[in-house]
Amino acid sequence: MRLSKTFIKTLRDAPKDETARNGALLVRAGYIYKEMAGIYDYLPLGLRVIENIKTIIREEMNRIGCEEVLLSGLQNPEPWEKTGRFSESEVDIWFKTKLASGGDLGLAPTHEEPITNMLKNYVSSYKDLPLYIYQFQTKFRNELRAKSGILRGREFLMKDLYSFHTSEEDLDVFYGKVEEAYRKIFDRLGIGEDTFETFASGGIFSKYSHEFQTLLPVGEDTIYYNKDKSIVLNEEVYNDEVLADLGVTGEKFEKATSAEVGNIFKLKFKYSEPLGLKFVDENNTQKPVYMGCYGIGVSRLMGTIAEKFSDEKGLIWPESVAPFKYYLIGIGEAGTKLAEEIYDKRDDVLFDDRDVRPGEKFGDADLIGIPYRIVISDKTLEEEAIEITNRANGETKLVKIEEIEKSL
RNA sequence: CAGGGUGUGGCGCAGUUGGUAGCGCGCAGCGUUCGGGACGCUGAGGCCGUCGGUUCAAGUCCGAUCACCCUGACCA
Repeated sequence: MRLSKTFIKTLRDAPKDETARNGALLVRAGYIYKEMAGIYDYLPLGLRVIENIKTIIREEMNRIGCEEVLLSGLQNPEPWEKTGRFSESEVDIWFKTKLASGGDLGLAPTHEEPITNMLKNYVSSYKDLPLYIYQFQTKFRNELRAKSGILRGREFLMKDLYSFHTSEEDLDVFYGKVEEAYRKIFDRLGIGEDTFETFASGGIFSKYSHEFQTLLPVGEDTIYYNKDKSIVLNEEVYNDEVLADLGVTGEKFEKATSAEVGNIFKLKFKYSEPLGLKFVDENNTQKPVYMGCYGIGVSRLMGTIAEKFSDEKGLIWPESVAPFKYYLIGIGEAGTKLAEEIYDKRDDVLFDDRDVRPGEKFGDADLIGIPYRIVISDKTLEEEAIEITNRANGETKLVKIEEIEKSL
């Protein structure tokens, strides 16, 4: 991508309505555009980050045998009425509208009902199970108060996986596989060390659910962890009873603020029963399907990573999610010429070919936060080299021109 | 939803006792500059969130409404 050709522009000052660090930096650096509170557009750079996050999640989901689909965001009220969740008193964040014919229509805040309902057409025998089905979908939630940049939006991108089983044991085994896959995902995203699987309140059919919480000062959750962080609890279940339940006594717990980047939940029959998703077993006996659901907030992850990896100059993307690997700057005639040659051969380069002074390019390189900055100028060409600077630690090295191919 | 705050060119802001809207950045042209957001000159761009009212006259006063920000409540 050439900066001279793209429509995006960086901003010297953040818009005053964008006060959260992630939102301010992402807007200033041209990754996102704010339409309204909690409603954002993803621009070329931002979309690349989103796609990189999706790719990592997709790879780990596929590795444990999941199938990707794409359900509609428009919701027929009928299945939701069967579970009671179309009512405002049960789910108060619905965006609702009407069909031209007059009937009610909802914008999906989540997808348990439609996927369960849909599968009734495809599942009838134990031979059809298990199934692991996921999607990346836009969710709509009419939050009373959207805030914190893209950490809490009214429209956001989520990966939601639903699993369908013939037995609780099978559900438990798969649940464990998802836990493992999630750890890999957060590791690959660069936030593994600060992301903890956390006990949270369960619901009707299980005592606990699990959340994946990333330490983050602007997060909305409060967690408690023990000394080696082997046990982490959401504040909502941090009490003597639960601690006893987990066999913890007398241990001191630290308190921290975090953002929920994922959650996994054993639903069991919560949706299969009211919606009538059943199968027959080997003995021709009809039984409800055991279900689990597993979410990861894709856009929230982007905000979390932006928030975590940044300094006073701008963003510092981990290589795995960065929109490009290199930010390329050519200074002077010879430097620009070699920069053009390098750019022509690669697709992981953001080329700052604008007709502006070097200082502005350096400033934008820092702001946009691409992992490595390549500078080619008369100064480096004297050494027959290009200069590569690491955005994260500022380290600079010279790479000889003949070694470019194998060094980049 | 409660409390507090804010809406003025693309962005950040100023605008006094009501009297034909200014500044910085950015943008266009010319020139000098060119490894950390340079400078000079010229210029384009806004009926001041919206609707209504008071007045000879409203960015400014009054009412309503919409949106945005912060704190709290809420968050399968």
